[in-house]
Amino acid sequence: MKQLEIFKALSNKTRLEILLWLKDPETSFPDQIYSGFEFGVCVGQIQLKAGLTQSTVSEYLSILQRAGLVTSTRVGQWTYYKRNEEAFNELSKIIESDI
Amino acid sequence: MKQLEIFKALSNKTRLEILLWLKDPETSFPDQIYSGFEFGVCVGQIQLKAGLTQSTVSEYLSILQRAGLVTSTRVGQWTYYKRNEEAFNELSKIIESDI
DNA sequence: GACTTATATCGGTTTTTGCCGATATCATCA
DNA sequence: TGATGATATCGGCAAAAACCGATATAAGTC
Repeated sequence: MKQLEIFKALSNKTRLEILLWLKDPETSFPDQIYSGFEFGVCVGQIQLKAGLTQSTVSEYLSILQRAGLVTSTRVGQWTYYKRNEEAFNELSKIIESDI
Repeated sequence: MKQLEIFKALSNKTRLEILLWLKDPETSFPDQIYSGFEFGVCVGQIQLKAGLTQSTVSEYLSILQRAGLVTSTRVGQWTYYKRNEEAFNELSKIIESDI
């Protein structure tokens, strides 16, 4: 059940916050000066804002990714994460009809 | 955060199944002969189908109820649970705009 | 009131999740 | 190639969730 994995990923306060931040990265991460936001936001910026350790935030991001809610792009030494809006649209439909 | 409670309630295979069964109680619970389904399905029937203990199923149903996903009606010695479709509609909208 | 049936609640044990620090990997740059 | 910075992964501990059996409560029957 893919849905189960998605709901588990959404069952954590910090992970929900990360998803919200990624919704409007320009406002949520004004310190990410370089490179714009076409690839999303890098782990370090998210970690700063979350106030948890690097390892925890990295793990949370891969949980979100395995659930399909975000995608990642490696650029040099940085990994950028961004929301996968399609997944949210699908999820909304799943809830309307399949749950 | 109410959403968090909802997602936690949905983060369990059995609870997801129960919600699915309650979507079409006539088909899912053909043994509930008495009283029709206007109040939903009683705990005992759900327990039988879930194959878990009575206490576990009772707890699961109250988790779903606290999250607002089902409502309960006591009729005599039985407690009937049914889906709260409005909650699912709201959740679908929350995912479209608030997550 | 004593007995039965349906459900809820209370302790427990095991598994999973939420974090952490330490270490490994990967890319960059001198 | 050696040092540095960014991220991933690994091992652990504490808290929460997933169950269970036993017991309590509520309703119905005699």
